[in-house]
Amino acid sequence: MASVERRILVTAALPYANGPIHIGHLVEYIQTDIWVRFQKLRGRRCVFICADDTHGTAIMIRARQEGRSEEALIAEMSAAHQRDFAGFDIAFDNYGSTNSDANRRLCGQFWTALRQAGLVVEREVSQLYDPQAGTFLADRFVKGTCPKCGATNQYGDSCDKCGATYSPSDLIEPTSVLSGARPEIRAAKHLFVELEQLHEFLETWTQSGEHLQAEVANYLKGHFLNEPLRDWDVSRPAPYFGFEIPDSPGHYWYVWFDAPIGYMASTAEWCARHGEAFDDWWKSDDAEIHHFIGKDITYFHTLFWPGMLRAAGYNLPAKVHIHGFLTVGGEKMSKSKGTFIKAETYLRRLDPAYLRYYYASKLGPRLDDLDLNIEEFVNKVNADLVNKVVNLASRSAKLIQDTGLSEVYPDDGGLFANAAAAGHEIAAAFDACDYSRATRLIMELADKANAFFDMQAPWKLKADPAQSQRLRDVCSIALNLYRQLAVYLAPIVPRLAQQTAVLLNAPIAHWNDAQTPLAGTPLAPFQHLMKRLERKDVDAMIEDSKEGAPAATPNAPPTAAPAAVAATATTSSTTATTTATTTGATPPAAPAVDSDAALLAEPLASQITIDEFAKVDLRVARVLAAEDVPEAKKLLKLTVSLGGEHKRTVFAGIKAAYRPEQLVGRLVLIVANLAPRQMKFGLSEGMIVAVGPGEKEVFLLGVDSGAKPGQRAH
RNA sequence: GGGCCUGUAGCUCAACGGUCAGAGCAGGGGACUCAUAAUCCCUUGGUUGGGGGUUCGAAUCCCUCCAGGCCUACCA
Repeated sequence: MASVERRILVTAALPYANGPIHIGHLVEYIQTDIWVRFQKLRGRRCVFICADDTHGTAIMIRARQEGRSEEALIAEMSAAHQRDFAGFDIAFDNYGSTNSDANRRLCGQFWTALRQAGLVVEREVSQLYDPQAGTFLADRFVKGTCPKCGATNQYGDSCDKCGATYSPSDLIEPTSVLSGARPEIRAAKHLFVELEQLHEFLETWTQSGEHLQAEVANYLKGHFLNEPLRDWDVSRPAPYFGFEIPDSPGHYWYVWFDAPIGYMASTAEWCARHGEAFDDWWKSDDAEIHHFIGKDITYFHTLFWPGMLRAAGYNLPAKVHIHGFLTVGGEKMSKSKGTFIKAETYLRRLDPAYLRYYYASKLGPRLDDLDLNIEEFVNKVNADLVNKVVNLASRSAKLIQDTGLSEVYPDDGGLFANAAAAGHEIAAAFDACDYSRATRLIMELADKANAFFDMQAPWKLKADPAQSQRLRDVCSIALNLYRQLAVYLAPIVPRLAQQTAVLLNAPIAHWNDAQTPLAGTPLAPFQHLMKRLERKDVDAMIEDSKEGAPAATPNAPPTAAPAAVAATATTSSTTATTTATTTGATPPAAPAVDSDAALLAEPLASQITIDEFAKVDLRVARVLAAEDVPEAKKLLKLTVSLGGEHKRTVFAGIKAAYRPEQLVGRLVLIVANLAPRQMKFGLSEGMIVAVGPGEKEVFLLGVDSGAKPGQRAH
């Protein structure tokens, strides 16, 4: 057992700001969150750090295509990511962004250190250039005809058809994916890090057996360390969305240079908020850094990143935990099959506890891919969590609802002590990231508890008043055994632990809460702890995810923004939709015959001049964030952007018609020059324009494709 | 082409070179009826991908073949 002073810093990989969180991402965030919750439950000082990864060509291109700033794009994605993570109970201590001042500053520090260590060299690189878009092109932004087999429409690096590999300049009839222009070859200066100078150090560090899984160490040894390490190209010529390199104007750090430094920048933000010293976490022998990543980004985290940290004099990772990929039904996630399931789509249908438990039950300490098999998912969650665990609480609590637990914990034949002892083995499994083993061990305990309950048949005792104490004893034992399960499962399904604490009137705050039985405590009125997972709900979720099926995603380009609300409306053609979903979604196909009821209900106002109309400044705005105001009956609190850094907080009386998550990302029309109004819940700096009589009948105005935040309505 | 990894019951997975290879789910039979159609007991089911080898002894170590996954093939 480590000393109490030991600090554990945990990171999960930074999700890229170019797409929404999906169930593939969640393998990692759930894995990491479980580990962090476990460490905290054990009483360790543990901080969970993450951030959005925001730089690079892809972001730049997309922002350009969508006609908005990169900052607007990444702000929206960050809000969406954080909302999704929160929905899955992933509890970061800090969630930052690589596009932050702290990160720019730290990148500069690293750069200076690399320069001083003599690791940076300069070289010309010839690359394809799109003269029309004015940017250099990565291989995958060039398409053309394969020089080997003649297949058309192939990417610049390799051919899907014949598997040939080549350089983009070998392509026949190359075209830029961005503009369709024919790329030309241009030379530009690039800056490289000579990783080879750190070869010996990296050999030692990777092969020590302490920091990496064995197969990862083998992979590195066989693939990289057996020959001189290649120089790493860490710069990109303008235009590039990122940080400009201070001593090389016109050149930017490559996204993979600043991304891992983002771990530190996000830590710095957390430290600032909590009065902690940054160096205690990144330059201290008492601190352990644990990175959780997917196997696709092994290289960056096991060679380059340790090299950078070493050069800059920071702590090296104590361990890099690497996991495999997610498959669904044994195959890659597929948009057409509906298995590319976004976090948001999942949360509209299912309890996050199901996925957290299922992933935990399948995750081991190694890099194996993890398969989400739908049938197994339903079976396992129901059999384990509902039938064995939750049902144990349900059947026993209801029998002694009035009396509460026995005053003295009765003789249980050693069951409780046995399960308490098993806590050590279970903890070791969690610590080693062997969650499948942990869940297996926990379920063994659940089986024993259920067998005990059946053997004692307390429902028969209930019929005989003379047996009331015996009844109370048996159920007290069962509930204590159940509580142990809830403690052990707390890192995986934290909400269940909370509900259990309420039921038994005793908090679950520490792993050791499973070591001592409760006695004499009253029971809160029993409430359903977890719903069964229904196959039809899973199927509906998959339907929602099929390509072509609309989905309310903040990811949608502005052209689709007005459809964002409509999307939810039609998520399922077979199920009843919520009220808001009927909102202005479908354009009438048939010639419309409209009643004049609305006009009669609200007659036209008196005539005005065009000058009077011009006083009202209507602007397009994008909803960056939306949250419920719990104390308010009608209000949602929206943060909208007029572009750039121009943000407004607006309270809108649309709670009955829209859920906050439906709004994030879409464009709305606001009265931008309305005098700010102090409301009970804060200052409202504008007004969202909507039609309808009110209550559930509220319809926000959308705009046709091409409109941009900040544009005025004339 | 190179590399890493995997292959155990219908499914998902266990099993420090050592008692008849185990468990959950699914299947079959029975019990119970407190509980979220849940639970409990019994039970069917495996030439451990194929073939060689090392060993007193191999799912486990070595070789080879087959199948699958992933990474990589000079901006890694």
